[in-house]
Amino acid sequence: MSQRHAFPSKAFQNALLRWYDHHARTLPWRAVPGQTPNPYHVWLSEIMLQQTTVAAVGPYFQKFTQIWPNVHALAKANPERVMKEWAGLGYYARARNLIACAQQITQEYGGVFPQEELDLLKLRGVGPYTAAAIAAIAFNKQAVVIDGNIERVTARLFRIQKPLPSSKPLIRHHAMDLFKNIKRSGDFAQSLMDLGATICTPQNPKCSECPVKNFCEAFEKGDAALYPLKNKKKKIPVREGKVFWLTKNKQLVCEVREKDRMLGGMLGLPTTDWDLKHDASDVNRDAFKAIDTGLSITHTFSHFKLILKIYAAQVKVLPKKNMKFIPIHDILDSGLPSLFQKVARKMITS
DNA sequence: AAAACGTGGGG
DNA sequence: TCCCCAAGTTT
Repeated sequence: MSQRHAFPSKAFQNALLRWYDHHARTLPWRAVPGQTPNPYHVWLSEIMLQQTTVAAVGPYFQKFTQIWPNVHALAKANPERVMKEWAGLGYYARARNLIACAQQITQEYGGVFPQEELDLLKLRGVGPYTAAAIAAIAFNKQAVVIDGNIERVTARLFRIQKPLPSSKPLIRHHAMDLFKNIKRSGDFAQSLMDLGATICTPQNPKCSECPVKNFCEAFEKGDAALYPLKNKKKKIPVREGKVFWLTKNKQLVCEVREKDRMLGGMLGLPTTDWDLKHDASDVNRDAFKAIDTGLSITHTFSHFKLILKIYAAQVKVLPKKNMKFIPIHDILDSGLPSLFQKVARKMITS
């Protein structure tokens, strides 16, 4: 019985760090070599980057750091303003948690970020990945950082035959080998993520350019693109509802959505509930006696697709307490989430 | 522990 | 149009 020899961590780490020293991406939140990372920038960028692309985050990071240059400023911020500035980035619980976390840091830590992974893990919106990432990147603490990139890189390096998500424990086991005794913890974590983003990509990985191809079992077999194996996703259902374009002169009725609803805490337009689409039409109650405009929008969320039929009416007063008038002229700049931005754009341009 | 939670871009 | 994906967390 022969066991596979231990993974050559040191040689792997050196090869990857050598590559990183030459090819690291320049990112707005990333400290330049030799400069001390700004924990606020690291934290803010990590929250924004959760399930989001680097390209999408760029402008939001610039805007947030300009308006709120540090945690203290963010902790004191008007929450509605924060939600407005987050509009369009998605996963709005992140913005609600961002505010809560900033307040946690000012109240429980005197405005100074904790450096230990286990303390970071207690912060709102900071889970296992983000706690490890902040500990490593902001404070150069040894931490095993595992995001989607590093899962993919690891699955290929070890040619893992079990599909995600059930392979996560095995991937973690191998990732711990990669990070063993790492000194430049933050650089190493970022080098793995940069590798995943630019070379070891989900499709068409550029294996010939890979600085660690000689450590990679999938490269050896020539089938890196097959990994990580994944279970098939189920199809998402279609739901349908009505959205109301209620005007008074040049003003539009908007509402701040309840925090426990979809798009919670965000500005929106009044809608019915969003029910599963049936053939038997019109399960929805029309609360506002509004007229069918014949217009509609569709929007795909992560777990369902929504068809929203647009109904219009003129009103004299605000229908409910949580509602307010916004000048139609300003509505496209009011911080609507994309779903409602589509409705407003359609109504204004048609 | 599976499902909820957004969005935009690419193939 | 459809599917996949992008620095995950919370319940």
